[in-house]
Amino acid sequence: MPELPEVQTTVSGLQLIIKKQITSIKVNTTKLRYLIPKKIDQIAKNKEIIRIYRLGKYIIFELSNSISLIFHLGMTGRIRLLKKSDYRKLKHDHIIIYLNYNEVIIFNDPRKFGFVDISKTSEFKQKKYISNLGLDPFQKELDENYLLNKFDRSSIPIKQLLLNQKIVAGIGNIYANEILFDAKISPFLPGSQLDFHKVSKLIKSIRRILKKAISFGGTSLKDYVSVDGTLGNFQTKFKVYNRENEKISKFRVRRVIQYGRSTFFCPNLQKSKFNPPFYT
DNA sequence: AGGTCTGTTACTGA
DNA sequence: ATCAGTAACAGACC
Repeated sequence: MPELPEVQTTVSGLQLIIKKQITSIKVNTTKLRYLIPKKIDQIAKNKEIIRIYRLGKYIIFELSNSISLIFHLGMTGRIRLLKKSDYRKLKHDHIIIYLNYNEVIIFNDPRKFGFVDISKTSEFKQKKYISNLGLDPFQKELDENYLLNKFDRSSIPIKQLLLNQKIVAGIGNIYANEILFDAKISPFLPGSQLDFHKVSKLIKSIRRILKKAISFGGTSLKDYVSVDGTLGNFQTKFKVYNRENEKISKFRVRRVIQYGRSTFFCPNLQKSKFNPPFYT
């Protein structure tokens, strides 16, 4: 479920390999979402990893030769870090990065919706998928005016706007549901209906939920998230996600398909005239 | 056994 | 421009 908290957990775990060197990269699968650049091994070989950081849900490895590697985990991508002697190849291990000090980084992704790309460090921000990214939830530029401006006159439901990476980068389906519940805002409320007060609550909830999820090591529904294989635990803190028909105090959690994705919410605590009707 | 669902993103055609 | 539908893919679930 790599959304921002899982990507952040991964990036934090990878800080151990800063200043280490890539000795080679082995590509087992040539195409994930996109073709893996053929020259990746040749370009990264013998380069030092200077910096590893997150942009939205993207992971950036900045290398010493002014090249950056860009990873996206898609829906099921995972990165592991282990000693070479402990590594046993698993199904869907698509890319193996060998480091000095006998360590390996493994990119595993059953559904192959993730990808790996290469760019000059000075130019990668021009990649379309990066240049389109909206603000990071923790940037202070993300304030009421920024969001009001983006939501202005929009008839699109707020949940859909939260999932739009061009507005805020890093929120996916799980956290969109949890954030809106935390803010007591209906997922069906059109963007244009959010006033300053609601947007202010929304920003606080975005930061509160994401921070809390990061502190729990993210969410592990089916997969490991951290690079050493330990599970995240935020799923135990879900208020609405995956809790259809459960009670929150005396109210029921509902599930509705919205734009093709599951929306979980509590119609009583997230009231709106835009909510769909329920008869049972 | 087969149909349905899933954490993401991007493209299509209306 | 907006948006519903679909595609990429594997596996869990019923």
